[in-house]
Amino acid sequence: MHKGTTSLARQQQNLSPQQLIGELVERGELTDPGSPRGRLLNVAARQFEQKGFARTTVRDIATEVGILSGSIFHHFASKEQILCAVMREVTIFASARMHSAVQEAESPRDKLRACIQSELEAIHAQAVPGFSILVLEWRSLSKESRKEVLRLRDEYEHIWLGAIRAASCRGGDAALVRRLLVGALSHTYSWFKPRGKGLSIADLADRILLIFAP
Amino acid sequence: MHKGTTSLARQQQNLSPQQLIGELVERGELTDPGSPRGRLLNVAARQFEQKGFARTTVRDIATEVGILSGSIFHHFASKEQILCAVMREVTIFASARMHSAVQEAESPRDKLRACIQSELEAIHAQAVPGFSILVLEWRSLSKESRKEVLRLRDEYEHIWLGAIRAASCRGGDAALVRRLLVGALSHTYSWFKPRGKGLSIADLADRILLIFAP
DNA sequence: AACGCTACCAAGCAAGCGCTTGGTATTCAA
DNA sequence: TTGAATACCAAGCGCTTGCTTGGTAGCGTT
Repeated sequence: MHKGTTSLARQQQNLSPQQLIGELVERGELTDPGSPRGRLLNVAARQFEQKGFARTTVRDIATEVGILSGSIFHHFASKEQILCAVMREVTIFASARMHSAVQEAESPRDKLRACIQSELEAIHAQAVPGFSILVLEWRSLSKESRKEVLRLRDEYEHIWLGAIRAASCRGGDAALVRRLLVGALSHTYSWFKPRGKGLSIADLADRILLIFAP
Repeated sequence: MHKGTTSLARQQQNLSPQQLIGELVERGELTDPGSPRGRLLNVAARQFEQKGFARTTVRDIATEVGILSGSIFHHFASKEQILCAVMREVTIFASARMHSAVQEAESPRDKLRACIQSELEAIHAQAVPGFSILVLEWRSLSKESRKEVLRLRDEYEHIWLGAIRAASCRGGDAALVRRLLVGALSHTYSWFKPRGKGLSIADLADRILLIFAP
């Protein structure tokens, strides 16, 4: 289902998710998922996504990792710092993923499609577990932490705005379109399930592209 | 700024928010905002919207109302029942508001515009304090409470789907368009501020209409 | 062999949470 | 004048929460 130029190109030259993670870890931008801290972050990301930040206790996270709750604070200063770290890593990874996806697309329209599809893949945890937290749990972050994550997110949003401007997007300024897309895409988390015989993620991306850039 | 047919028609024949509430209270569908229970619901709605359900304590609500925390449970069986009641009343009120707004609009396109504008007004608390909770705090609700609210929401969504189908909307089926709009509109809560010299709510509604129904 | 470092355990503290209980002041109908 | 209903207070219970403290096992380096 849906064999566009994007996915073909990705299969040909792109790194696998594993390889991309490995590269980012080597550069020191991401925590090694195999390390204790990395395992902690992955578990926290999944739990925050499922139950929300407030309804997830440090004991929940510790139990799933297989340690006691107090041991968490050997790796993080506070529960909020866990959330902040998760958001930082998610942002970095999603940014790298989207960057390479956009580069492979050729036409402006395909680049925008790549953005939409990349974010959908991130949201639906095929690719970036914990991405939806960035929107859902934004209010749970302290002011300082928000600034920190926002700075990392700059690059990500910059790619988006460029793609929106280049494609012939309806509705005036790119920032508005992007903001509407943030809401529309992140909300798919609560109704769209890619498994099954319904729409695939690529199909959904096509439909959305059709609305915003006819 | 923006004097379309919709707002003019509304000024001519429509009930004021106060009158609409009064009517719904008389019919027994809404709690009287002047009653102790009503005051409690209003305060809870505002606090849930601002801080989220989990970060709002019953003591916070009680303090703002001017009673002690224990006294709340004279009116509600549990904190979750407060959230459920807030969502029920918000749904009923928003539904009634949108119903009358759509009825006054004449063309299918204006009816869809009325839906968009009505929901934006609800989200930005000019009209329906607590509306954004319906999306933001949906996960905080128990399964049974969700069913209850969903049943009330049926009418609201029915109006939406009708308006989307009638207007020449891009993007295939109405349900998909509505779901994208739910996300896009509710997310405006975190970036759009109608006060100031920027876009008004009516302006924003126009822009969004232009994207989804060109 | 001694050291230091990382990763963890065991135990528990202080604070805050939702909620309960028993009682009281006011109101209003019978 | 009584009785019931409403709306609330005063006090606190039991539990969960994020987090702290002091100690230890394992491991690689010198």
